[in-house]
Parts: sequence; C-alpha cells; structure tokens
Amino acid sequence: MQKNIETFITDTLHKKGMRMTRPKKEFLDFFTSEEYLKTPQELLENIKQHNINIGLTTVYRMLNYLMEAGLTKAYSINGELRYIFCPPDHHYHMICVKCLRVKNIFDCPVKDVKVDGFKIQSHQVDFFGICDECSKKEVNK
Amino acid sequence: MQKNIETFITDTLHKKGMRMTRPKKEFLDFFTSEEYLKTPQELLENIKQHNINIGLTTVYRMLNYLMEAGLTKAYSINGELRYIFCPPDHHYHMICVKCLRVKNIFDCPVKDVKVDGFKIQSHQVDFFGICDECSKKEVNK
DNA sequence: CTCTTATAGAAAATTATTTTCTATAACTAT
DNA sequence: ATAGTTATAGAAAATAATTTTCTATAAGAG
Repeated sequence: MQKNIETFITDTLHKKGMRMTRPKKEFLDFFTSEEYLKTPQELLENIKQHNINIGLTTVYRMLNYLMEAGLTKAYSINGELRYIFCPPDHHYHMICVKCLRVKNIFDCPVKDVKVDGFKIQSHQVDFFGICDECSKKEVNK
Repeated sequence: MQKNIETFITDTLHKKGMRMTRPKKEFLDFFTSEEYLKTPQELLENIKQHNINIGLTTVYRMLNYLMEAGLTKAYSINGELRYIFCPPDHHYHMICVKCLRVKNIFDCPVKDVKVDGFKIQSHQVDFFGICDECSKKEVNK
C-alpha cells in the first residue's frame, strides 16, 4: 500500500470516528495493491498465505466501508461478487475476461452532459478484454 | 414483451433443448419490459401483483439463464444484486441513481482497439445520473 | 394423441453475509 | 508516558440469499 493511500484512508476513517488498526492495515496493504478481481473468501485466503491473520468479518466490514466510500467496486461475475480497489480518482477499468486482472485508467474524456433527459452525475466505463499475459497463453490468438 | 423478443428467446431456449413454458413467459413478459433495476424478490412481488403466480425458484433460474445468455446484467447496489434485461444489441446504460431506472442506449462509438496491452473484446459504458422524473421531484436542482 | 423428457415450485440444503458479544487495542487527555 | 474511554476484531450465532432436490405436470416431437 502506497503511503499516500494509507494516509488518505486513515484520514477518511478518522473523520467518521473510526480507527486505523493492524487488521485494517493488513487488509488494505493487500487489497489496495491487488490487481485481480477477488471474492471476499479469496482475499482472506490470499492474506493468510502471507502468514497474516485477520478474520473474514474484517474483510466484509472493510469491503462494505470502502464501497460506501466509493473506493471499491463490485462486479457480479458468474454469480459471484468480486471486488477491486478503486483509487480515488480513477475512471475506467480494463478487465481481463480470462484472469480477471483489472487496470485502472485515469484520464476521463467524458464531460458533464445531458443525455435523453438524464443529467449525468457520474459514470463508469468498463472494458472487458484479454490482457497481454493471457494473450500469450492463448493457442488461437 | 414484444413479439420479436419472445420469439428470439424461445429460439435460444430451443437450441439448448429447453422449453418455453407459461411461467417463463410470464416472467419474461414482465422482466423484458421492466425499466427499473430490481432484486429477484422484487421481481417476484411485482409479478404477483399482476395476479400471476410463479415461484421464486423460477425467477432465479431465469435470471441465471439470461445472465449466461448475455441478456441480463446485474448491478451490486447498496450490497443488493439488482437485475435489468438487456436487449441483444444494447451497449450503454443510463441509470438513475435515485429511482434506479435504466435506459438502454444502442449506438456504440467505440471500436475494437488495443489499450495498454489489452485487446478489447467487449465493453460496457454505464452512466449514473438523475433521470428527468427524479429531477422534477428535486427541491434543490 | 401418445410418449418422452424438461419443467415448476415447494421444501430442504447450502452458501453468503450480517449481527452479536466481549476481550483487546487505539486514541485522548492528563 | 499512563490511565481512561470507546471503537474494534473476530468467533459464533443469526439471518438472508441462492441453489439443489424431488416429483407431479406439461411441452413439444412424432
């Protein structure tokens, strides 16, 4: 976890009277630098593989908190909810449909416009494709 | 449900050895013309309000089937999975963040391109905003 | 119209998620 | 630093969401 993200999240927590603790840090340390869409279970397992012990409840609580804070996004893939950390100012996702790797894309060309009677408030653009590594693995590219 | 959609889905079902039945038709009749993101429970309730009786299991089975067929999309909103029917050739969604109304937008300006090592295979663009009706209801527009 | 087989839906089983509870640890004020 | 206050972690229990099982029924083929 980059220092600035940790500081940012710690400040956000404090504004709500919440505390930055070891389990939260351990979770964020892993989650904020994870590149793949993961289920809560997978996140816990991955973290435990690093010999770090936190509870599943903490994973759920952090995911809920980060979702509310707009710092995480959930995708329903094959009936499973999978999560990815979203840096504060990201706009696009590039998602590999094979390995579920996600890349954040920051530059946003879309302006505030009115479409078909709707005032645009926010937007998300998600591209689904094959990442370079999965391309290499393909027999029939 | 428009005739052409029903025919299209019936054909798709038959290709898999599945049958078009009264409960499936009742569900599709409602779901394919529903404009708002709904939970499975809500869909069932709405259908029952029309004095039509189908089971929750059928709702889940149809949603799973339509998701697989690419004819439905799920959004995780406030921790709830909400579904919307997607016509075969839609590309964009306009989603009202207040009432969860969804409009399909068909024209797609995005081409097959390679971005940051990813070959784009499909994409989705989801705009979140305030629909015209919710705009009218707002005190502070 | 008959026959074969997918189906609906109730109930049970399973899975995912949230809540409860209490010892512990984080921050505040001394 | 240290003591006091209160949010917290995480296990267990509770709940909610979803899937599976099972069998009478109905769809569609011939």
